[in-house]
Amino acid sequence: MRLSRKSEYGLRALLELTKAYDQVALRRSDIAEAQHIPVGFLETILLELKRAGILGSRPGVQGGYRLIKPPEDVAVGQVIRILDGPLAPIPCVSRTAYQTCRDCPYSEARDCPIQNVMFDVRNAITGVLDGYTLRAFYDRGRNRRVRKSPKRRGNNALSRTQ
Amino acid sequence: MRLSRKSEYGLRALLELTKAYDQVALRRSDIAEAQHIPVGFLETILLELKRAGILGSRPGVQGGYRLIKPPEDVAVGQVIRILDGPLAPIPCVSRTAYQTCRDCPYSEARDCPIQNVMFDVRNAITGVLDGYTLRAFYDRGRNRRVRKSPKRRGNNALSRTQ
DNA sequence: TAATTCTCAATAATTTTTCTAAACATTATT
DNA sequence: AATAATGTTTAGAAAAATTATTGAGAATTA
Repeated sequence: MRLSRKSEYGLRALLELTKAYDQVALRRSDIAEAQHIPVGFLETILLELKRAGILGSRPGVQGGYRLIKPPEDVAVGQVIRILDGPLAPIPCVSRTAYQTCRDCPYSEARDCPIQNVMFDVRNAITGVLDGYTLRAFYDRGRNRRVRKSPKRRGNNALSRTQ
Repeated sequence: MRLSRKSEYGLRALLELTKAYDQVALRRSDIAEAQHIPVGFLETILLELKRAGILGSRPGVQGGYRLIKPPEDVAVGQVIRILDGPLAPIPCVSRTAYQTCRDCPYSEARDCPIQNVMFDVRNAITGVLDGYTLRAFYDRGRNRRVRKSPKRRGNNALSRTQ
């Protein structure tokens, strides 16, 4: 039940990129230094986030990575899924990456106790992580969740404070 | 965020042992066969559960392992902690095995965003797993939680049905 | 063109997980 | 007491996953 280093690094990198959102691009080396992340490993992480459509990048002087989605629209859960795969404790309760169990004696019976518990666990985890946006993450705002019907105005109100 | 094979095997073994609770001892080989678990690996698992005080055992004919605590009194979360360690996604939010972060830039600042999210995740996970008893697990009773003030009578009502 | 920075693929290093083996200890039965 | 059936213990092998590094290449800007 552990968060991988990869996801932790990815989230810490996104903290920097959220801070710089709408302002400047950050070089890998900047992020690596600010967050104490091995620069080579960070690179593979940033590229995965780029391929997933969360980051944009540009080579050369003044180049670097930047967040291309509003921090309000990216959930921590989404980031972890990109970097580490499904949040579900076991594949047979994953919504995003369901897989049937191989050798489970209950796989036929359609009533597996493990599946029952882990189903609840998966919901508990996604309940937290899919409702926790990068904005809330960066603002340290615990308990801030995305609204179902987003009647938000002045999204970027905070993006200038730093 | 994954449940290890070890914990899965352990829980499946406990399913058999809950079924046999108050009745017979089960040999490793019986459990292994019933649940398709490599017998050698199962052995180490059963021994860890024994050392933790959940199982008892006896060598010889008619010997084997048995559950020595009432299934009502053992939580799935406890089992996973024994076999896999803390449920917390990162050590710095663990109640049962707290550890300070090594290289986290926020470790001094006393206000780490990762810690904030993962604190919520840990609570979500333990909320489910520490309230899910082996009895509920075996009975397939989802949503059955332990009562805070246990005014239970006829605990073993079900132990004879099988 | 040159400097800077991202891109990509391969793979090395490390750690964790999963599993096996073998010698030994205990219990009940005869 | 001997025997057979089990659990106990330690060590470690095998496999898989995680964490990182390397080096050659491509895009951008000045």
